[in-house]
Formats: sequence, C-alpha cells, structure tokens
Amino acid sequence: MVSASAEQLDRTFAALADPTRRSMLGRLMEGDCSVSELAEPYEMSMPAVSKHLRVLERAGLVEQQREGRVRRCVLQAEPLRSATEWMEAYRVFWEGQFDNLEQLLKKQKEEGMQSE
Amino acid sequence: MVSASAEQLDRTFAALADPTRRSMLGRLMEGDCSVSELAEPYEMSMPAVSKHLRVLERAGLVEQQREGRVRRCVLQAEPLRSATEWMEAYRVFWEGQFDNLEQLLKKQKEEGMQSE
DNA sequence: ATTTTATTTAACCATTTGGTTAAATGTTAA
DNA sequence: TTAACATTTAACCAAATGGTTAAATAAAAT
Repeated sequence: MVSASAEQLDRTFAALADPTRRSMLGRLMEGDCSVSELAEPYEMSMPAVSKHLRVLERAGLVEQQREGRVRRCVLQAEPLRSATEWMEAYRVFWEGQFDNLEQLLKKQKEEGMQSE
Repeated sequence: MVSASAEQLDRTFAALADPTRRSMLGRLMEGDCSVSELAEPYEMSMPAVSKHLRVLERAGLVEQQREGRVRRCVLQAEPLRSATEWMEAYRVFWEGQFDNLEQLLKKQKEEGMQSE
C-alpha cells in the first residue's frame, strides 16, 4: 500500500478534472489505440488532443509506445488506485457513520478505551 | 447509485487537485470547525482560504453554517462517493486483470458466449 | 527522392486559478 | 453606540489551462 506523493495526487486529480480527458481514459479502457483514433470523437485540433495526452502522461495515466509513425496509447490505471486509496479515508463519512464531530469523537474514545 | 454529472465530476476532481484543499478536507474529517480554525495551519491570507473554501463548496464537499459571526464548515463526502464510483470502473485495470487489449476482448467474448 | 501521413512543438490568445492587499459586511462585546 | 472580530468582496497580479494556427519532425508509401 504505497501512498502517492502530494504532487502525484495533484497531477492525477487535475488530469481527471476535465471531461475530454476522462472520456479519453474511457476510450483506452476499451483497448489501446493510436493518437488519431483517440482524437476521433472530439471536435478539437490534434495539438489540443496532444496536450490533453501530455497531461494524462504526466499524471502517469497513459503511456505512449512508438510504433513506426503512429504512437500507441496505453491506459495505466495505477494512479487511479492511489487516488481511490486517498478517498477511501472518507468512505465512513459518505456512508454516513460519521457525519458529525460528536460521533467521531465517541468512536475515538471507544478505540482509546480498548487499547488501555 | 446516482451517477454524478460531468460538471459535478469536473468540480470534484478540480477541488481535490490542490494540496491545501485536500488538507482542509482532512482537517474537517476530524470534525467541523470555523473558517479561522480551518485557516490556522496555512501561511496564507484569509481571502485565499476563503477562495479555497468556495471551490470546495461549489464542489459540494463542504457546507457552511452561519453561527453568529463565525461560520462553521462541515464536510460533505457525497461527491467523493460519486468520484470513487467513477473510478471503480477502472479497478479491474489497476488490479491487473485487464492490462492489455487482448485480455479485455477475450473477457468480452466469454461474456458474449454466456448470454447467447 | 518526394510526397503523404502521424504527431509534436512553437507561438499566440482568452480564461481560470491561486495568491495578494484594502475595503466592506455583519455580529458580538464594551 | 462604538469598537473589535470573523469573514467576504473587490481589485489586482502572475502563472497555468485549454484552445487555436502554422511550422517542424519523423516514418511510410509512391
């Protein structure tokens, strides 16, 4: 369970904060593809696509392999694992067990009693 | 299982893409607190903190309740649930079952055979 | 060898972001 | 009712983001 650095989380969450980039990851989930294939659904110039790709690469979410003149893009999901891991700490909150301070403190007190 | 809108995911991931804001959520996990208490650990002006708070609010991650002249900040983790749900689609990838196109297609073919 | 194809880099632009200081707002305390 | 406190709004700034077009690079096809 290796925790991601703050900068790594910054890059991962920032990469995910754009619908085009999330959609690109969705496409790559169906399988590797070239940059042009990846670009096809978007009404956007190739340089714009190229820039999105670089954001995804810097976040470690995509790798490119040169195959002649085409570059194959491959999904790398590991940063998503780290990001999910970070969020897991909040699961108890969205599941409703600890939606206020009182309950959390009560829980901490109980844990404190067990270990003493 | 209500899926979040693209704009909601944009705002959530963008809010999480900053270490100060993630740290603020961490603080709120320990319990509600005032804006000043929330601001205390950061070498940053109050207006800067106020802006971070508004980003968290627009993402639905924090709510503020007026209590006289102080405003109490409360963690709202629901958007984290939605974001995690979005990421879950990729779990099979980071767990390594589908790290390439061939394996995914094979799996899809198997599923296709079951249902026919 | 030349042209076409795939993709990136460069230069530019408008908007957003993350910060600042100074002023405004609203509430409590003297 | 005046002063202090908690917080926000306004105005500003520099850097980052997401897009553009035009030019560069590199491999493949003719």
